[in-house]
Order: sequence, then structure tokens, then C-alpha cells
Amino acid sequence: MDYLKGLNPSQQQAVLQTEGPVMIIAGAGSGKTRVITYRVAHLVQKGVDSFNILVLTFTNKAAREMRERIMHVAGPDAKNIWMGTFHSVFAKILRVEADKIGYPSNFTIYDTDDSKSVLRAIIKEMSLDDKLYNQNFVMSRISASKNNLVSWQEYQQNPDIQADDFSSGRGQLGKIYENYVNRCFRAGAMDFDDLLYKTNELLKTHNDVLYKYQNKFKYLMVDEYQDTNFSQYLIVKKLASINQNICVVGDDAQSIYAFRGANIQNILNFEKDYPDLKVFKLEQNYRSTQNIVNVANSIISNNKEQLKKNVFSEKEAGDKIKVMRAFSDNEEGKMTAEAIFQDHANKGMKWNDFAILYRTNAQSRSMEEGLRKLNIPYKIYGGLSFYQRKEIKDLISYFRLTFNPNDEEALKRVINYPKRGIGDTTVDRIIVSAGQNNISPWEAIVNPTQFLDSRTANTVANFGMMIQSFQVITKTMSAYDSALYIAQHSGLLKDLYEDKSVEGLNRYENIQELLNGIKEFSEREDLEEKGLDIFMQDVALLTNDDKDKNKDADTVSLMTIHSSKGLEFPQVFVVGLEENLFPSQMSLNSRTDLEEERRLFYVAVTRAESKLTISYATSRFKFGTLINCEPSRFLDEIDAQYLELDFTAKKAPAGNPFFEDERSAWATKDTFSKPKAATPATNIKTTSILAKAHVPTPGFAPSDTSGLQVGMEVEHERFGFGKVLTLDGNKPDIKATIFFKEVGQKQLLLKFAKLRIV
DNA sequence: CCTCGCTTAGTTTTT
DNA sequence: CTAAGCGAGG
Repeated sequence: MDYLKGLNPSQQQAVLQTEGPVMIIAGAGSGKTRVITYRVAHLVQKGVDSFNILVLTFTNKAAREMRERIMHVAGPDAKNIWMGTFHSVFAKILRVEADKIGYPSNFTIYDTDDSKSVLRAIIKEMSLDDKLYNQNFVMSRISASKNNLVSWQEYQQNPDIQADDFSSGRGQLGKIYENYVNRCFRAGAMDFDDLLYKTNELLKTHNDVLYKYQNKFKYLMVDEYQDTNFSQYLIVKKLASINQNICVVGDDAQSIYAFRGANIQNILNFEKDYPDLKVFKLEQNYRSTQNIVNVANSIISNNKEQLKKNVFSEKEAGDKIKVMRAFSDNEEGKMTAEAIFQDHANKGMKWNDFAILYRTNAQSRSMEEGLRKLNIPYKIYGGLSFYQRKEIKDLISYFRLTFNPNDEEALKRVINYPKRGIGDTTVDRIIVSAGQNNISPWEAIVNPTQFLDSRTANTVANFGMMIQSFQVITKTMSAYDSALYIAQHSGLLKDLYEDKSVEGLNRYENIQELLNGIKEFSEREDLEEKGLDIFMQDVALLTNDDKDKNKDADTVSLMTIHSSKGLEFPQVFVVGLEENLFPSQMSLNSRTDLEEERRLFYVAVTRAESKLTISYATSRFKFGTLINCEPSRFLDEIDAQYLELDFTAKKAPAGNPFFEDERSAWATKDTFSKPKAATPATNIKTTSILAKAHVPTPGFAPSDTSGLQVGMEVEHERFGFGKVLTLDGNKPDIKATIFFKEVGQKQLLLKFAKLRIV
């Protein structure tokens, strides 16, 4: 019981209360992971069979780290604990019980791209307007329905939903939903939401199965409970209903996944489901300085809906929170990089003491640029997953098709890649005739003569035979040998090898990397079965961080705030605090959405241990055009006593139309800090934004160009200085060819161009 | 059937 | 600006 000594009283109580329903409200940095770890370890040491414990998390990473820590405390017994994400745990169960709900146990898991592709095909087949029935919109609609356990039948029968759809002119949504479900079923595929939806279905329709798992999982723990949706909520509730040994851990202030169906009410109402619930609050923050905790509190206090708690820190007050202003996104990146560079040099900090957090992935670019210029090593987390890259998905689609030939999305992906002369027309014909004859596309492919002319039929049959040969070899060969065989014999490896462009090389390397990963899997000693089919079972649920080679490399971390949840860093930079970016434009319509953004900001701020820097830019590129930005309302919400404004950013040069309307409300706060005087334009280093957009000389005004002559020097608002090479055409359509120093030769119509004769 | 070039939409976050 | 989808010509 030594491990209890390192815990404070409320942490200890939470660990020791192993029986009955328990809710742990864990403020940011309050040692939540420690409590879960010790609680599970405690269960094991008390003699609970580790096979009877289920721990659910939201990321694979969290699960893996927790398992390691638990093994550390509780010993090797802990390896039998069921621990994983909701999706992976229930996918595993669904594979075992698949036949009970009419699925093959080797069902494919469709990722979001696959699902959207199915929807696109359906919308097209139904000849619906793809703007009205935007695939993202339809997808989120279906997803929301599934997450709330609304079947397509209920969807079509529910008068409110129908009224809603019809009034917006989208009366076909129910039908799309129906087609989508049937299509996935036919393909032997489940999407992410199905993994939860079908689990509910299974537990609802098969009492014996429910009973089996209720008895298996005598102790349940759910991490990040505030992020569960209704579907997840119900699974947990059902599983726990006999033994009632359910412990949920969460922080309502950190609920940031409502956009994908998470229901904050699950935690707010937990008490109603379990009247004899024991609640423990962990309020002492061990992570951050008082200033950081206070700022976080002042942010979250603007939210109406929350459980009461009083998060405090007993660490030193610490530095004030620094606020930086930049005049462009690139300048923001540069300032951030410089700040990191200086503290690295002067305070002897390591690169991995720093993290840069942003709202959207797109913001990483300007940060990267800034870091690269100073040769600061960095690593971007998240973003496009390794498994979402085209070449990886291509190869994996071959695997998928091998094990589940009904997988239509995999089929469409690889039937003509590499090119083998089976075009869209043929594919359409196969799918349509298969539908008409009530057989699967795969059956049509194996026996194509009755649907296609003899030449195409032959090509298609060859493709079918190739896949069949894959099916044979995977039965005997190891995962790695099978994978390599398929990569070679499908022609994919050759196709990539022949592409000698930089990207092609990259793609080839990625395939190598995937193959190496499979090789490692083949050589694992803790697994009994390690065929390629086993490897494939949860590949759809893997994310980037599952394959990190040099984890402890000393690099600055860049990631979205969402993916930073659960992490901590000595120094954190939260960038892009601007209206319409953070809070996001999408969130401005409703209070609940805005409150979620605010919780997101709270999460960002509470990642910092000792120093926090917040920044915003007054202009930034969006869709290739420069837009003006206003500082975020969240900045105004912070109690100013904790802030230190550092506006050393060089002000934009006077007369620049892009930067003129710098804003007001925030600018007034300048009074309690002394912003440095605006630096003259000549001191501005050429950043890429300035290289792209010329800064006109102060007082720029277009001249009357009626007397313009070849050879004259002119200035253009955006293109800069140039020399007139030719003048063609007649008034008023005179066209001038001008060579600009910065951007090269351009042709301009004089009646439109704003030129100043120098 | 394939390739190229044009148009268009999109940036909120992820299992 | 970029990626993806779509249509026309080869």
C-alpha cells in the first residue's frame, strides 16, 4: 500500500472506494491519471481478477500509457486487463459476436473517407443535388442519428425529424440513411459509429451476450467521461447494471467533443442514474503555477453550465501570462520561434519543454516556417494520419479486399490501381448488374462473362483471380510475407518504384514503413495469432502516435488543442487567438457551441506548467487571400492582472491598407503596458507575406495614366515597382505589359490597374 | 479507357 | 491556395 502515500486525501479516497458507483471530478492537472492507475492497481492487489476489469479511454495512447503505468505498480498481472478505446474494445467484442447480428467476424471498418465515398455514390445514384445534400452534412446527420441510437426506420418515422428535413428541402435524408446502412451491411462493413451502435444493438437483442459481458466486466472505469456520447453512455450503463461497480472520471470543464456527439449531460446527470453515487473532487492542480490556474479559472467562469469546483494551485505564482501581437500569421510564427529560441538558449531549456497549440491544423504552416528559419527541431502531431495517406490506403485496401471481398470501397479503390484497364464505366456496370441480380459485386467479378463483353470480362476475371490468389497465400504465409507478396503481385510496389519524383519516393518509403510495421507485428511474441488478417483487425482504429519511432527526440511539439488534451509542457504557446478562428466561426451561433470553444481554450491554457504565452495576429492568409483579424473575445475575458502585454511586434508600416484598421477594444488595453513605438517600415525584414504582397509607399494613390509611355517607371498597389515594356490596343482598352521587380512580367488593362507613375 | 485541365469547395476539432 | 471531382478530347 506504499503507493497510497504519494496521494492527497481526496485522491486516496477515490482510490480506495472500489465498490459501487463512483464519479471522480478531476480538475486539470489534478493527478487524474495517477488516481486511475492506482485505483486499478489497487483492485488487482486486492485480489480482483484482472480479467474482470475493463478500462475505457478515448485514445490508444492513453490506454497504452495507462497500461504501462499500471503494470509498473501492480505487476504483470495487469496485462490481462481489458483496456482500450471504446472503439477498439467493442470492435473486438463485435468480431467475436458478429454472427449474432448478421455480420462476418472479419468485417471491415470503414473510416470517414470510406463512409463519405459511399454517401457520394448514393447521392449520385439517387440523382440528388449534391449541394443541398452536401456529403459532410449528410454524414454528420447520419452520425448524429447513430450516436443517439436512432435507426433509419425511426429516422423516417419520427415526425419531428421529418418535418425538419422537409422544411429544409432535404426530405430524402431518411432514404439516404437507409441506403447507406444497407450498403455498408452488404459490404460487410461498419463505420466508426456502428462500432458503438451495433454494440448497443447486440446487447439489446441478445440477453445472453449482455449477461456474459456484465459478468465478465465486474469493474468498469471510464476515463474522459465528459466526452462520451449517448451510445457510449448506454453501453456503459448496461454493462454496469448488475455489479454497479462503475467509476467514471472526467472534468466537465474539459468537454470538447460535443461536435462529434459527446453529451456533457452524461457527466452532469450521472448522479441521477446512480443515487448512491460517491463523488470525489480533485481540485488541487499540481501541474501549473498559480497565475496559470487563475487565468484558466477566469476563462471558464464565463461558462454557465458547469459543475462547481475550485481548482487551485499551491505552486509559486509564476510568470504572468505573456500576450504577443503579430501583424500576420507568418510574423506570429516568427515571434513564437524566436521566443522559444531565446528561452532555449538563456534558460537552458530543452526543445521538448515547448509546445505550440493551435485551433486548426492549417495554422501549423506559419509556425513551421518560423521554426525552420531558426533551425529549431519540431514535430507535428496529428494532421493527416499515416494510415490515411493514399498509398497506404491503397495497399491496405488490397488487404481488406483479400479478407472481405465484399468490401466495396476497397474494391473501387484498387480494381484499377495500378492501371489495368478497368475503367469507371466497367466498375459501374459491375455494381449495377450485381445489384440487379442480387449478388455482390465480388460475385460478379469472379464470374463476369454474363455482364461484360468478353475482353473486359477477361481483364476483370484476371483481377478476381489475383485477389483469390492473395486469399490463398495469406492462409499459409506470415503477415509480413503476405503483405510483401500482395504489394509486389498487385503491381503497386512497382508502380510506386517507377515514380522517381520526390513525392513518389516518399510514397515508396511510406509503403516500406508500413511493411516494416507489419514485420514487427509478425515477430511479436506476445501474440498467438499473427496473420495479416489479425493485423488488419484494428488497423482502421490506429492513429499516428501508435507508430512513433523516436519518441524521446528533443523537439518542439506542434498540435491542435484537441490532441493536446491530457498532455503537459513546461512552456506552452497558444496561437491564433482571433475572432472567427478561436472561437471558430462555426461556434458563434449558439451559446453551447461558444462554451465548448471556451472549454477548449481552458484545455489549452491548462497544458502549461510554468509559462504560458498567448498570441494573435492582426491579419492572416485564408484560402489564399489576406484577411484582417480581430483579437479573440476570449482575451477580453481574462482578468488583466494576470497578463503581461508584449507588443514588441513591429507595427505594420503606415499607409498599408492591409493593416490600417487595427482594432480598438483590445488596443485600449495597451495603456497598462507600454508598447514599443512603431518601428519604421525600413526595419521590416522581408517575410514571405511581404514578398508576396508589396507594401505600397505611404500615401499611395493611382495616377492618371492617360499619358503613360513605354519605359516609364510605375508602382502598383500589390505588384510593386516596375517598368512599362509595351502598350497595345486603343483607348479605353489599352493593355500595358509591365515588368515588376518583385513579381515579374504582368499584363494589365490600364482602365482597371491602379498605377502610380514614379 | 485514359489524361489533362478546369471548376469548385473548403478549414473546426477525431475515434 | 490546395485538393478533389468533373468534363472534354485523345
